[in-house]
Amino acid sequence: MVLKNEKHQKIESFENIKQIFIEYLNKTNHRKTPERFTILKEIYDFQGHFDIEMLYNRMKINRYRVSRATLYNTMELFMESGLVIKHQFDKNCAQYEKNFCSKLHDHAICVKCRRVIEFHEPVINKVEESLKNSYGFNTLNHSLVFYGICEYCSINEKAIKK
Amino acid sequence: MVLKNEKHQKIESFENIKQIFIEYLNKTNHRKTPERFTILKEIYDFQGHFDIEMLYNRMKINRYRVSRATLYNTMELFMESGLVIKHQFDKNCAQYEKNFCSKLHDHAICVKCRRVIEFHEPVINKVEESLKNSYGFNTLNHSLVFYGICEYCSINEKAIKK
DNA sequence: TTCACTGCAAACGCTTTGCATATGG
DNA sequence: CCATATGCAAAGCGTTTGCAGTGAA
Repeated sequence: MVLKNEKHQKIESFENIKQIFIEYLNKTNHRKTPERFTILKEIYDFQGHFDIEMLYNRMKINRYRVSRATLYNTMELFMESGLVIKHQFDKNCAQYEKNFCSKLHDHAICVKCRRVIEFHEPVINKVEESLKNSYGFNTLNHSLVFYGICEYCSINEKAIKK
Repeated sequence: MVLKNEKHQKIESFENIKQIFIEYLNKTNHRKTPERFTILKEIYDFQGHFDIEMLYNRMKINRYRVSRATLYNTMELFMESGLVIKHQFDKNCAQYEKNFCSKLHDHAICVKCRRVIEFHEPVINKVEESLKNSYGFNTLNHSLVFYGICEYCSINEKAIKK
């Protein structure tokens, strides 16, 4: 298993990311509005997963007013251009994640504290191959989420029991 | 990879399932109401995944009136007793699945026709072990979903292209 | 100029909640 | 008898939609 370590990630510059988005907008005949680029910059600067409300509040704090509707619309564009991935970990808990580094990865979520561990597990590719061979199923993407108790919470549990 | 073939599944009798549920209700001091057993029977007889609305309608057709609230409450009990698993494939698309055969399994969903393939992939247990060893993460359960194009839809796609 | 985009608020749809009534233990 | 469970309807909440106004091309 490969730890997703920030130090080892290839960091793409904002200009590169912006260029990818511009190319997508051109190709699909969408307008290059200032809102779209401001939102892109905002999520570029933000670390980790986010949801719409979080993004809305951060932008308000930064004195940039966008409507929630625009945020939802823009996320759609980001997803279609491959810059953002959406996770529906639970109902009423849609999380977005920027996808600026190329490595796809999976998640382990602590059911107690909602902490998210990210990891990359190449063995999943073997499963993809099996699906192709056994069922003729062509995988586009996948979602692998483990639910359980993280290290910190299990230490706390033991402490409480004592 | 192991195909989840109905023919090879151990079919638990309703009485066995009911017994598991009764034991859970006893252990957790919940009442044995007629509604709970009627709902259990209904999902026992039903094949495949279901959502609350589907279950509500089926029961109405069968002349057994329960409120949606009771269905939601009862699903909670079924999940806690391990008889039902909840999948949040999308927002506004919570699917429940009975878990009467002991083998856990994963899903591949066709993004075109929404067909669901079920399979069992033991290699996931290795990933669980890695999570435990690398992060001290204790997995309770997991969700692995592949999104892609199924055999039938890719055959159709080729036919259309010709 | 024009039509896609934005902001706002209302609508939506699934789920949860509050409360009066019913009933298992 | 009374704490739990149920049914019903209202409320909640993230998301989508409709529409009037705005601005990119």
